[in-house]
Amino acid sequence: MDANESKQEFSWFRNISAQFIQSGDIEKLEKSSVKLTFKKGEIILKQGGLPTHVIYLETGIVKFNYENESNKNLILTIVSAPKILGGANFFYKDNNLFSFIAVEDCEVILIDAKVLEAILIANPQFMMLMFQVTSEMFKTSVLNFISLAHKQKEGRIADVILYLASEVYNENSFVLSLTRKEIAEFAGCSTENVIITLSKWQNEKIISLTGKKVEIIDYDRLKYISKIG
Amino acid sequence: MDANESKQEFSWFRNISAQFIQSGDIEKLEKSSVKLTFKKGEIILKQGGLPTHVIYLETGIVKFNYENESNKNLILTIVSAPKILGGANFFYKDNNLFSFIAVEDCEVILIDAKVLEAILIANPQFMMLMFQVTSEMFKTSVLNFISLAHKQKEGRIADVILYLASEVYNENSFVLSLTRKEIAEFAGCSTENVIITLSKWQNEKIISLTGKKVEIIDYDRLKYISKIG
DNA sequence: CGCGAGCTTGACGTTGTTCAACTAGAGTGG
DNA sequence: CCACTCTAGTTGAACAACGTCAAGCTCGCG
Repeated sequence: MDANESKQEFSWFRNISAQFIQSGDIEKLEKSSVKLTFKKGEIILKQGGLPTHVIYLETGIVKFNYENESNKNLILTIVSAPKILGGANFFYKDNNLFSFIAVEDCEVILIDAKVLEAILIANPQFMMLMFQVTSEMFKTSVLNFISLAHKQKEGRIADVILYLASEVYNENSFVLSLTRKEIAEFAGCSTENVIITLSKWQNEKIISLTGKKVEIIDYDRLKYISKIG
Repeated sequence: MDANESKQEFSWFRNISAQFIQSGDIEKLEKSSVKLTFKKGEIILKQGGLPTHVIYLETGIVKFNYENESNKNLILTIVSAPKILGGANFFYKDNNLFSFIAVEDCEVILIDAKVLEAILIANPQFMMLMFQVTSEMFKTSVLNFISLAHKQKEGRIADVILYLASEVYNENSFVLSLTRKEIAEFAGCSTENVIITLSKWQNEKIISLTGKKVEIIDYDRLKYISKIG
């Protein structure tokens, strides 16, 4: 990548960090970083691997995927660009707890963790900011899990749909890049149950399904289903 | 508290921070802190309140309790002293996501969040350490939730018992300070199911129950139950 | 001594998973 | 251009897991 290109990148990162960090530092980061693209389904960072890099997600959507011994998956959360991912979560300790997998084609910058660490140490205000960004994601995951633990399937699936609309696609009408199986892995139930519930909601005119397109028609009702669990 | 006393306190805190922080800073913390004791069942920090304080748990055991609209509780995790709690999790943003409740009598030091923040900013190495401690707790919670999502009740209850033994009581034989209901809230199942499962394991000589005392007899078998879920 | 909270047990109904069969669409090779 | 296959989606029936309810028990404390 040439100098011009690299200045276009990192734009969100530059914005949030501008007040805390010198542009020289950002250039240091860029020099030790690699830009890669991942296709839908490709693994960006593998569960069990070493957290040598922090990921800056420039475009695309990524799932946090945990796979257990019997090859069952659990999606911890799903995020869309721009965002700083992982590594930051468990800074420089132990192996990765889960994988990052592209749900849609992604452009990603892999930042060397050691370089980032040095810059954070040198810019405590910026470190505090990263701390807060990380905490925010933690909070999202915890809320997800609370939903999973307390509600039954309809409430959980409603939560997933509402989350996707508000946090991932940023619209009440979106083209779903997840399969039914993935929604199930996110909501913690079987694929069949996702299908049945979505069909039921379509009949009840709460949502509309057209191929991969999902539209929330009766937002309040969905909220209500989420609330009563 | 007089000067001598306050030097006895914070000892774990002093140890982990000694290499990163000047003793003057610790004294600053102490000056802006209050030491309190909480009896079993008392709320140390309430869900929905403002995170004005970070908690240093000096002695005792604390549960992270989430209560939903219908008064159902979920225990996110349980920790024993010495430990730095919360606030740190979601540094200075939003209201507390959950309550900290004493499960056994606790001695606690409430540290003013603003003072701590200033000290962290002034000691980036120390901030990094706090970051890691926090991440470690996050990881524990996530593992808990993964267990909850993927396993059925026996595996989950096994996880809870194993967790209590290794992380809270630090022994394979311990006097349980939790009620059956609380174990259920931690394992995400009904009280009755906890009882049935524990009785079953007692019959199978996997654990022994004598009043509030729990002893893990067949550790490997419990591990196995946890593994197969 | 009696009361209440926590504990225990069994019966029952609901929820949700599993399995099996079928459909639709996309990609492949003859 | 047509089978062929593979994957994702869909449906229904059988079954297992789990929560709920109701009743009785035990123990510690007032």
